Amino acid sequence: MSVDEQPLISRQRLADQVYDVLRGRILDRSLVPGDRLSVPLLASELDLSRSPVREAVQRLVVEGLAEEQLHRGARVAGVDAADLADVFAVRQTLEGLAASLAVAGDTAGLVTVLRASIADHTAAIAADDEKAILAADQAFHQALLTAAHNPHLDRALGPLLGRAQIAMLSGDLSRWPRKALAEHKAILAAIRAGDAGAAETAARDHVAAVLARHLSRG
Amino acid sequence: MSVDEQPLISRQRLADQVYDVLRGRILDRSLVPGDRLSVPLLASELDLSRSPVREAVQRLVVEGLAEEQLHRGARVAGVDAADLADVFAVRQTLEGLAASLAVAGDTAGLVTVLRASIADHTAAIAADDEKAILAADQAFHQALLTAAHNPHLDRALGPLLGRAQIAMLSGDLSRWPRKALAEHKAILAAIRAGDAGAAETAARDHVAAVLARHLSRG
DNA sequence: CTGTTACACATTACATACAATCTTCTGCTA
DNA sequence: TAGCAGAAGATTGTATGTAATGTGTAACAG
Repeated sequence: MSVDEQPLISRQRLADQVYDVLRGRILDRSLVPGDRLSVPLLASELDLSRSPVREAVQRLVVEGLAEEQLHRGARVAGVDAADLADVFAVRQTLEGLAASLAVAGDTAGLVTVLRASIADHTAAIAADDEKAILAADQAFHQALLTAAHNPHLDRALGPLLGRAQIAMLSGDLSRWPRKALAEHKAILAAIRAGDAGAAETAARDHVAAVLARHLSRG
Repeated sequence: MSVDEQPLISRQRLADQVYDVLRGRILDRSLVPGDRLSVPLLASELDLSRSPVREAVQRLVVEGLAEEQLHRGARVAGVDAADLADVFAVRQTLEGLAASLAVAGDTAGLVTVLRASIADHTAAIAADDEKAILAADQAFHQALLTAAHNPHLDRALGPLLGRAQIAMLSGDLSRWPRKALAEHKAILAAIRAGDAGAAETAARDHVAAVLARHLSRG
């Protein structure tokens, strides 16, 4: 038995590494909606051939983080108001499911992780560190998703979270972060109580509130 | 203004056509779980180069209809019992959302389409035509999804329906098709009544029942 | 000066070439 | 005969070549 179990799809390929780089640049706003994803340009910049770059860009397109037109290349996907509402409708549903499923799993381990995220979140708010706030927030949601132990949920929700983040980053990073923190605590409380229904409701409410805050003042 | 409005991503590319071919073969069981998706073999069979074939296979992998290992190629994804439960948990949630959203849209047009599907379904059952039953069933679900007018929901649910179909096709095609038909009618009734909550519940119940029937005798 | 057309350029989509890795078969050893 | 080493073959991953399509600019006509 090997010590370091590789995931089913190894991340050793150049195409996967390029994908990670591009996804990272989109999510940290090094690349913003509308920016071109020129295959030859990226290839020369990253000092490799066009094949893995093209493969990475295609994957972004399939996942919806980029949009392409025939013979005209791909651009970073924009998320307008209507899109955002659509994204959040699905996200709300799936994050509710994730919270509900998480209760059925190893609650003890999950609670530890969520508490750590909340502690980081609190510290980041105190330090007024927007990047840290965002990181703690994402860690919370990711922990919930992981704890659901449903790879299909993971696959469905992952790209949605990416698109949601693209949109959120267009506005202020952290609007009323204290409210998000309070909502996270409510989710945690429901999980600690072992109440799947309450966890689902709390998660759905949180997602709805995030959207409402984002829309509250363009 | 042009007459034939192309979708954003045109389907003219060879890679897209190959994707359609492969997806079709998987969903009609010309290719079954575990079958290798050999790029050079498919390329020679389809009489084109490996580039578009590779791109199509990669897309199937991203969408989860195929699984690959590094340097060992891709195979048609298998869906075991645990996977199936996971798929249906997500599918239930998303189809419920789709039904709920569909009520908000053009109900009149939707009702017409759903009625047509139900009529086809009824006729197919009378004729004991399993392929037609399956087609009518899929048309119903597809109409519901389309009527939700949420491209992100579409993108999330599409691959799930594919994986669900892979699994269902492993068993009998149509178990108690009359029950599925009755459940479809219940969903339609809720939509006609303009009751989003009832539509969501009916859709969720239907998905759960489909899974239960599939599992009821391996 | 404005609008159109033609041409040069860049990029995409596909084809092919090469290198690294895996599988499988063969033949040797114990 | 069973088991393993090793080479041959095939396939994947990456690089590069080529044809087709789209874009942008500049010259020219009105």
